Amino acid sequence: MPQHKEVTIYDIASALNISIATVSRALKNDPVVSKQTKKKIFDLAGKMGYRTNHFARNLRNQKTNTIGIIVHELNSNFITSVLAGVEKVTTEAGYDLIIAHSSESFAKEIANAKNLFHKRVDGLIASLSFDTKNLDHFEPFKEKNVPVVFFDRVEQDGKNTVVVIDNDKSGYQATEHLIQQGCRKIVHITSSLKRNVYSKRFKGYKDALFDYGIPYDENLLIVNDLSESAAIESAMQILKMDPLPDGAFITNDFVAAVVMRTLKENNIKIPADIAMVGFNNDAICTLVEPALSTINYPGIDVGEVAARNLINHLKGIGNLQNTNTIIIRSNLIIRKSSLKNDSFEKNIKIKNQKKNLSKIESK
Amino acid sequence: MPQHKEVTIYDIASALNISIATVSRALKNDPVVSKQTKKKIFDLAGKMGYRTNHFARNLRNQKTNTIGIIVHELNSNFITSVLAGVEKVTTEAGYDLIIAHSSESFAKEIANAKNLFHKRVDGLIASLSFDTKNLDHFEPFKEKNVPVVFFDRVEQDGKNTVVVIDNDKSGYQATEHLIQQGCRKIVHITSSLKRNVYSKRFKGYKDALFDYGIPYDENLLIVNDLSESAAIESAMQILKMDPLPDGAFITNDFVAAVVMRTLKENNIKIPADIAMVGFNNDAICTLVEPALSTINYPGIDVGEVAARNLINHLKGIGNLQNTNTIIIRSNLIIRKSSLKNDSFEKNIKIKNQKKNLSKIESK
DNA sequence: AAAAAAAATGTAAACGGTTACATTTTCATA
DNA sequence: TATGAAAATGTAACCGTTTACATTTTTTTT
Repeated sequence: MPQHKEVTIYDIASALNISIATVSRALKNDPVVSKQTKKKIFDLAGKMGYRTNHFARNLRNQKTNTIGIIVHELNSNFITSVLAGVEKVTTEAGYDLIIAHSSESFAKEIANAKNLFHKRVDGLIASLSFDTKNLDHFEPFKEKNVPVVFFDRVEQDGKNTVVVIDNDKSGYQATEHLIQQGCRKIVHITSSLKRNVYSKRFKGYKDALFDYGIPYDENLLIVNDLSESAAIESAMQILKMDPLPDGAFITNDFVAAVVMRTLKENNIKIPADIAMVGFNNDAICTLVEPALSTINYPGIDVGEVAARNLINHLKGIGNLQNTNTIIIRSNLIIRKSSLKNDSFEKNIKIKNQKKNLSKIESK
Repeated sequence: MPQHKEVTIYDIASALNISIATVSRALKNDPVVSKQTKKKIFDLAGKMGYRTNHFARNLRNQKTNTIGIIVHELNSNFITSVLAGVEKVTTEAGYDLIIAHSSESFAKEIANAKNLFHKRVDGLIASLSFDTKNLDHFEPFKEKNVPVVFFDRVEQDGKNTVVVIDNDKSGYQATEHLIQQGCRKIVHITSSLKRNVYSKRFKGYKDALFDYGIPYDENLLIVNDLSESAAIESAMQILKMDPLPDGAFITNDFVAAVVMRTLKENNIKIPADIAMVGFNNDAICTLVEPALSTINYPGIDVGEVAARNLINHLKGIGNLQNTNTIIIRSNLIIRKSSLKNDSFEKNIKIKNQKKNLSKIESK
């Protein structure tokens, strides 16, 4: 198999009998090179199939023009839209993007961080895996002054820049909505409370119960991973409760959908017997029956904001050091899975006039 | 903001008073370096926070150890599992992976190809976008002898190595199953017939109709993109048919789910009025009601096989030149959305004894 | 203890760009 | 036409590795 030799600026220079410096400058469109020379160089470069050697350039320039992103999984609408948002901004700004996913494993997250560190990304965006224990693997970035922005699953210790929604409030809203629908025994299915997204939603859940005078019952808290089998187990656990709960706030739409299916298979009526609210506003919400009420978590905005802040920092505009927490708008979307009675529209409308917090999807 | 100076092998060498050659060799674990020297070097490298400069190394080695993958979208179970399969193999083999997605746009696909080409990936894996017109943008890879493997959405012109399922057979099986359920007027909703996945499924559909003596009716073919709005339109088109069709073979699970929802909203009973079969076996299949029959398209296998062949080729084991088409096993999964009568189990069992083609999921 | 072989280390030239600084060419002006 | 400034181009060092080849050190053999 013949290996074609790569064309370099040396080849172009000697073919045109000029210096490599001029070729280099021309290819970067340096205004100092004359129009005619530039044209000759561009034409020949095209003809010879020249391509920049990024390694030589980066080696010399000491920067990579690359942003890394570590996500905890790939297969959710939420993460996909975060990626879309990040990509939009990085592409516009002329940065390359390397996507790594940890599949919810701490070990893989460490490996990814190490890899991106060695690849010398100029900046990093990350969401923590399910079982991440600490942030030691991000220390090397800080030591080398490589900016890191966390989103969604973050450690809110005040030391890091994070892009999040108000999980506290969202949990409160979801729970409050169920209470307003008449629920008094509300299950909360969530994931590891070590991840602060989940602990804050849990806090919102408890606060809402408290504000409405409903005692918190720890038997109604189900902590689980976000797998299908775990979701089925959670549903089974609900079925064993006596009396049955009348509401469920579930921290993930997919889990909510599986729980709902399992409950329905066991002749539970949704929302009549148990009203449900999920989280994220994934595509499945409107495909399951009844359509799933949820918290809209706009991934694209999260991605755009995270990337924009990172890049501004890199370009010297704005400074991440001063910006610790960026909160993205989120909102409750009410669908049939949580509507126990018909008078809901009136109720909600009155409420909205006061708070303007939730969004109704009629029909 | 102080820029920490990077540690290089020069720093290590001069600190230990040895040559950079020895340091370089030690860091690569070259057996020619003595144990003690190696230990000293590793210890110091760790202490000083040394990290390999990939640019210098790649510049010198003239290879990147990187595989690129271009996918037509990110948010489907299928693509996600392909990525998982690819990643498993590339990681094991010590290759890095750059993921690019074209969002179904030809222009973005070209941009991605160009980018990965300039990044000098050692090999490329790709699935074509919805409206890709030609493969010119992959020519540069061929010219430089960079191997390219296509999967899923491919151009089967015999010139490229492709990893696919037998779409022809799958389309046949799906349609045959509907016919065996008693369907005689079967709609086929699909995407651009220029993409050969879809044209082959369509061929399978027509062949099955023919074999069972059902004339093909072009009014029952609905070509659309794979968006939610397009799916709703397709459902509306079905509703306008008189008489209504009694079966639908839809080339994508998400689209099938949306169509099913829209039909149900219009009081069509699934499967009694219209039996449905989707394609891919995405997670939604078991979340919608009734559960969606589908063709199981094992993305993880596709990804693994594509990556394995590519890497073997790069390592000189096996040769892609000789391997044009690799076919991955796929199979029909029967669920409630396509079961018109109760005697199905008997029917299917008899059929399976003969052909062993389909897999029943009871319950 | 000398000679030969093996092991360990060192020297220096790539790899392909970028850019400070130096030099040459072009051109307006005196 | 000589002069100087501006424009265009050239020279060469540098970025941090790898590795063929050369040299030194250690070990084995006689």
